Amino acid sequence: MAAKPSSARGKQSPRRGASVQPLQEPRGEPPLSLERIVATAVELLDAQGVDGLSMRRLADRLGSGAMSLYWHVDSKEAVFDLALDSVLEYRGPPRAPAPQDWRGEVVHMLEDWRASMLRHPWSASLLPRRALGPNILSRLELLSNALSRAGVAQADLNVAIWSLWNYVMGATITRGSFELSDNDRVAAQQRLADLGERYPTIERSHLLLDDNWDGTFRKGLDFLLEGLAPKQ
Amino acid sequence: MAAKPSSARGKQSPRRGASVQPLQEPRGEPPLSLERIVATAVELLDAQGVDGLSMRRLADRLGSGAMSLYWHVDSKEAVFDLALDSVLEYRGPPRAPAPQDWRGEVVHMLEDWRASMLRHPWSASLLPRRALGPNILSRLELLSNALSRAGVAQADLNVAIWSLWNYVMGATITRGSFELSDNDRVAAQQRLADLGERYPTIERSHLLLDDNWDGTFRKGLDFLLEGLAPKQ
DNA sequence: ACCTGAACACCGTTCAAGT
DNA sequence: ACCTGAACACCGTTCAAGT
Repeated sequence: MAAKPSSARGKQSPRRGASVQPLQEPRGEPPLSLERIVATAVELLDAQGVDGLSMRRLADRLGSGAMSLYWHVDSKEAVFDLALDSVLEYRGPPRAPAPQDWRGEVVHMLEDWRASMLRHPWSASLLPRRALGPNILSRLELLSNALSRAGVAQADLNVAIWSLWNYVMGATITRGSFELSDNDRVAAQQRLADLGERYPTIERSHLLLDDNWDGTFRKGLDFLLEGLAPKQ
Repeated sequence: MAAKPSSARGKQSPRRGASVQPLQEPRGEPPLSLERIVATAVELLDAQGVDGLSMRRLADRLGSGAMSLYWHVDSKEAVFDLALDSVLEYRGPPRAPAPQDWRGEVVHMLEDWRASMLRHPWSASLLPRRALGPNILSRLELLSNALSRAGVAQADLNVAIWSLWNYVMGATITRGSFELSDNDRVAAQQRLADLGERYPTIERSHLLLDDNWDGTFRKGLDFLLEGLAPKQ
């Protein structure tokens, strides 16, 4: 993730006069590279959000001129695509799963997927707009495979996969967005109470205050899986 | 939606010299108003997408200076909020539903919700970032109500509501985004085929070519509802 | 092959004025 | 009360050059 230590710097660049303090250069920036650009873009996105990523700021962080980026990268869009994909790799469950435990496998992968996106809150809302990077495809393949083993009919397979996709994406985008505004949520629930009888049911169940996101995600996922492949 | 016909124009504005063609003024713009701003913003968003809405362009369409908008509206963000809410009203099913038909009621509302957002493709991805306008709250209230009648336990009610929310939002955001790039989807499926054995299952089921969006949405919704409130 | 600065055509918003 | 233009501090990207 962090920039690589040192070594390279344009081969024989004349290095104008070995100065008095050769240790700790002002900034020993390694040369630009796709890798470094993507890693830094992820850092910047994590720190400042989608609106915080500008080509000029990214170049600043990399210690280069803004236009230098365009030699490595087609456009700002491409930076988004690359940053997104770099964040969605799946390494699988800690131990090889029992082959009949399709449910555990699916739940683990989906919770990991969600967790990866929440670690990089800009990623979830970007994904549906682009999708289809190799890391996502692997996850879908895993899903498809597990659901087949679960006995989902071939004709229902795509429906089942998209349902899970929808559920995960909806949950994660929502959570990533709401999180930023905890105060707002309390304020909203208060407004609900003030409005009194217009929304009696959701006011009573404190829908907007419910902040057990992880538990809610898991329970809802169980319901959905139950609908897709009933236990009996 | 369109600008109102005529009448007003700053009362006694001197109207420099009643010219030769008094019919069909250059543009008989009515004065600015929140209503007109919001309606025009929706038009502009429909036509140009989220990135197409700028305060300057919006002002142009309204025949005013860019800064005039700020008298009626706090910021560009506020314009988004208002445009979004204006697009999400629910008028209910065509006929009063049988009170025991909670499922029909839920399905109708959710399909209408999805359809409203697809009519304005910018709206779905905006909603999770803001949520909580009165029109959305009404829809959640309806959901809560129907699910109670369906026999969902009080303790599961919020989970059930958020599950449906997640499903609808995920489905609609995904569809709204993929739609723009039909060619890409075919290309992606082709790439899948080329990659051959890396993704055998989803390649075989033509996951990425499936374009029966409405049917898939409906079937998946049925699975989810079955999980939330089993028929027996 | 890799990097650069100047320039273009845009942004949202502050401010001090105008009517 | 309502609208305005100039100005500020930004954008992404094209282009013609530099090494």
